[in-house]
Amino acid sequence: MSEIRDILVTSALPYANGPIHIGHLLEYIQTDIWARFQKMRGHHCWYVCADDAHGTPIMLRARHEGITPEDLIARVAEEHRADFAAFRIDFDNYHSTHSAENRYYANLIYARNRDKGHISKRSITQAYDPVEHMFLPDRFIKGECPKCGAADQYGDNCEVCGASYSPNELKNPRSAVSGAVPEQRESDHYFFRLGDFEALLKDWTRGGGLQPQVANKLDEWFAAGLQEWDISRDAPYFGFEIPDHPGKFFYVWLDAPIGYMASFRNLCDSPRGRAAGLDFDHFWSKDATAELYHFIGKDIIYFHALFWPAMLHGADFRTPSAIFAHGFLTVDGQKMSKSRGTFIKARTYLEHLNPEYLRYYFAAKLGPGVDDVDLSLEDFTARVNSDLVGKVVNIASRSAGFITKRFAGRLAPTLCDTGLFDAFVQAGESIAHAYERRELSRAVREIMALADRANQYIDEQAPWVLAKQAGQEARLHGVCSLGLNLFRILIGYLRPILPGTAADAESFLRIGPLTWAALAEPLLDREIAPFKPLMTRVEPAHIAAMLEASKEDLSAARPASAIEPTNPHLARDPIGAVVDIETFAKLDLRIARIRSAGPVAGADKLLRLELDLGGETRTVFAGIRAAYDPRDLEGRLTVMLANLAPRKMRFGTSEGMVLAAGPGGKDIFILSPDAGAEPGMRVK
RNA sequence: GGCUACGUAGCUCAGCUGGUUAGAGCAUCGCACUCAUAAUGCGAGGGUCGGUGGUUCGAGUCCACCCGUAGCCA
Repeated sequence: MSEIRDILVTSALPYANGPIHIGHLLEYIQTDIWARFQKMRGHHCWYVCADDAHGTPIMLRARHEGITPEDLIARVAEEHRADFAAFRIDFDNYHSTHSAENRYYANLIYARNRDKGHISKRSITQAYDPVEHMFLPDRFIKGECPKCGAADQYGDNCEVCGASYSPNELKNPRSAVSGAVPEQRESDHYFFRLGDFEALLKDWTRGGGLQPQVANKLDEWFAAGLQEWDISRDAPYFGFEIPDHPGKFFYVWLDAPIGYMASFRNLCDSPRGRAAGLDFDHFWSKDATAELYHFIGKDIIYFHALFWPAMLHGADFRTPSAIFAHGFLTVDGQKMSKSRGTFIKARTYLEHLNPEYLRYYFAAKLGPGVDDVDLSLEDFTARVNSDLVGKVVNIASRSAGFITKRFAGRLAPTLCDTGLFDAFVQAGESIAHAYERRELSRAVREIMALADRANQYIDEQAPWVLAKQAGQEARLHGVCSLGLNLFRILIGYLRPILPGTAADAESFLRIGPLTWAALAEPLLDREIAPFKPLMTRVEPAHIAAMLEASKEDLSAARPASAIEPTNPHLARDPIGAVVDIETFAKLDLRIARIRSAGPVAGADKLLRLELDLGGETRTVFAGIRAAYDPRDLEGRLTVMLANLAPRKMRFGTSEGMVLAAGPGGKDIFILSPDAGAEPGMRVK
């Protein structure tokens, strides 16, 4: 740890046409843990990311919603930022590929490669939608599988029999955009001559920056021969127009990785970047000495390990120090599934569970390889409860009481067992080594072994026995103070994984943000705050509720098909007359917790809800019985109109109204506030 | 279909370049303890290391084939 390193880290850019889900989070959490670790070690580590905002799917989605692509990506960016912040993904900068910086670097990288002869032009034949007047990407052509005949399959592969083929092999092809029969049309395209870089890439592959599994895969691609890469798309397209070829646009995958540079440039030019003296060239110039790492999923290795370094090299920029690929997330051993409720959005997770749990669980299972990671919900519950609540937090919990009650909250002036303390400090080297090599599961195992030793120590010393013996005050003081010191080291080691819990522990111990180096110095002869539970157990009921809510998301979500015409809800029920703010202010909307829900005898559409407003309880009858199982509602937060005149009904008085959307019957959806809202808060 | 990986106790995973009776956590069972968010400590049972064949004095660890899973095929 002698030398301070300059490190730039990225995660793959999430696509700006949908919400973040737990599969995405595997990567952001992995990267965030690694970046936080580097910062804790005192290195200058910068973690940047951006929304990937271009391409046909975004263009079509925006059109479908009746808004501009710019409005769509702005809205999605806000959602993404909120989700990342809630999971404590600590980006130093979060930008967009639809930005001035990205346009600049995309143009520059293209122009330099072109000037060196690495761009070629040729005409290709492609499916064309004569109604929409646009060329169709493979994903937007549907038809019958040429192998098994399954209907409604995409243009690149069949989800029924698994065959892969080219779109023109499809039987009865249709445009997924207009439904028209696609025509074959010619168009000029521009190609990046990847083959020009074979020697460079082979060199780079052998340079040690790749995982062995990834290098093997690359060898396969080298053996097959490097093909030219089509980097242009025809209008209409949402992206950057190629400067010297009007009507042609850069393919989204060309400017996506350039987004890493653009985000970093944006950071350099920000007040924060300038204050830190961030120098773009120090990180990106051909002879840059700073380290550059990209965390990615194994599905996009081709782009990051071949195209990206080649493009950079061709444009006289440096190549990445390493690419870190990870596997995919499965839930209970299977692909995430919408119908099983395991396609869990970040937002849905946050409504039910603490983000620290997921960060810990992923860390406990992530290694340096490209193996898939399984989120076993049963294991998740057991592991978090046992490791974090039962072992780690428990050490503080069982030591702190004595310190507070018997010693006025003051820690002992000396360590009573330096051997154990030193062993904990020394273990840090091995743990740091594991973090550095992204062996997060190993780091977690080693940390938990230390937690076991701390609990063993407390058991051996039996402070509860010492507390009852006269003349053992100093021993008791020493044992419990050591217990808290061991806890402090453990929390320090876990801090990259559990930033929220670590912050709470730091305020409990009344210390500043822990650094790795600070852990070697014990905390002595000073006051700590009274202990409050730092983490509560995972409740299986919350997991069940989360899965249920994920299924609800599905039924609430609009069909994915791009063919669907304009939104039917507005047509059926147009937006009402304008009101002024005073009129709105008369409505007192409050966050409420559904304390209990149950059927109403004699009313087959109603549920009786007991709503907790944080001190006041209201009874409300809501016509949602066909849409909700009462058990799923209990414990949920929702929004109610609190100052609606009470209304006497046959079964009792309804003291307010719960807000919900939808046509009625089974299709009715009550509102849920974001995590953090508490009963009684006013909605305004 | 081709390729790259992966397949170890009920569950989730360790097992470095092949070498003593295959390890951990959780779960299960027994005992102890009661400071702690019913948390902790001690102990026990539980695996022919996906299958078959091979290389070797010796294979979970190497090779071949088969089965299953994931990704890629630009």
